[in-house]
Amino acid sequence: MQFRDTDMGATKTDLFTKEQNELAAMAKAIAHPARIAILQYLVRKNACVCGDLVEELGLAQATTSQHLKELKTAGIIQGTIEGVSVCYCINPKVWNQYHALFSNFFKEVDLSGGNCC
Amino acid sequence: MQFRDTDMGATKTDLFTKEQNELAAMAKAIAHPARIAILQYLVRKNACVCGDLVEELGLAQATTSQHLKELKTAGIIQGTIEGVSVCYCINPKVWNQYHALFSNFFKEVDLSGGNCC
DNA sequence: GATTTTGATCGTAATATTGCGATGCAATTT
DNA sequence: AAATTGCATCGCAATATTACGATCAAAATC
Repeated sequence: MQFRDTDMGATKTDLFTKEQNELAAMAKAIAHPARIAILQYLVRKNACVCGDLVEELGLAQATTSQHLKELKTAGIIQGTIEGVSVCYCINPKVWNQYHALFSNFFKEVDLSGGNCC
Repeated sequence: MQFRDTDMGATKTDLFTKEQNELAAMAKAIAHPARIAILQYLVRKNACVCGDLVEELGLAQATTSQHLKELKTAGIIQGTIEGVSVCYCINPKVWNQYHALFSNFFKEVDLSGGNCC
């Protein structure tokens, strides 16, 4: 006989705390060089439309749009319809939350006490 | 006619800078709740063996070992053979690098100048 | 030396992510 | 109104990740 997990290959989120799942989701949002590049570009330029990013990144329009969607879903950017195009920018509130939560996670580890085996 | 990219579905790392790829790789290393949980446990306990984590996480031994391997590959933890078991702990040097790089990436965004559309 | 313990690795199954062409849709322009 | 522009979404192909049972290898114990 054989137990077959219905969701094999999927992350077992139920084993972890809300905080762990959320921090992992935040990390996943920026776990792609294109999304890092988008965020850096937005920080530098303050705002831009999707077409700018297609040029800047060198990815297809569909792919770029998809990465934008993921960042938007994560809440770290926002987009507003600007006539025929869409203007994207950082959501500063969420951005600063990311800063705070990652900083907190990576708080100093004390080396005193020769921490390792 | 049809162009068929030989590496469809794979990340186009060549389009991005070394820094962008590295930061994305770092984010990916912690982009799973099990790996977050492992790191938190290690910070709390200072060190542990793989078996402890299998109990703690509730994942299969093979899965736990795989996550440990990813963290080890990323450099953020290290493992030393301790008789019949393996003792894992945070690599404080790399840990602090993560802290520094993420902190730097999420530096304050200035809201002055009503940055969005 | 056989057994046990511990963890890595292999093989496999399933879901998730990445990427792109094609298409659709809404606003603007002609 | 027709054409164009800008972007989202669909559908597909391919790679990547997650998860686990089974097996293997090394050290400790019997």
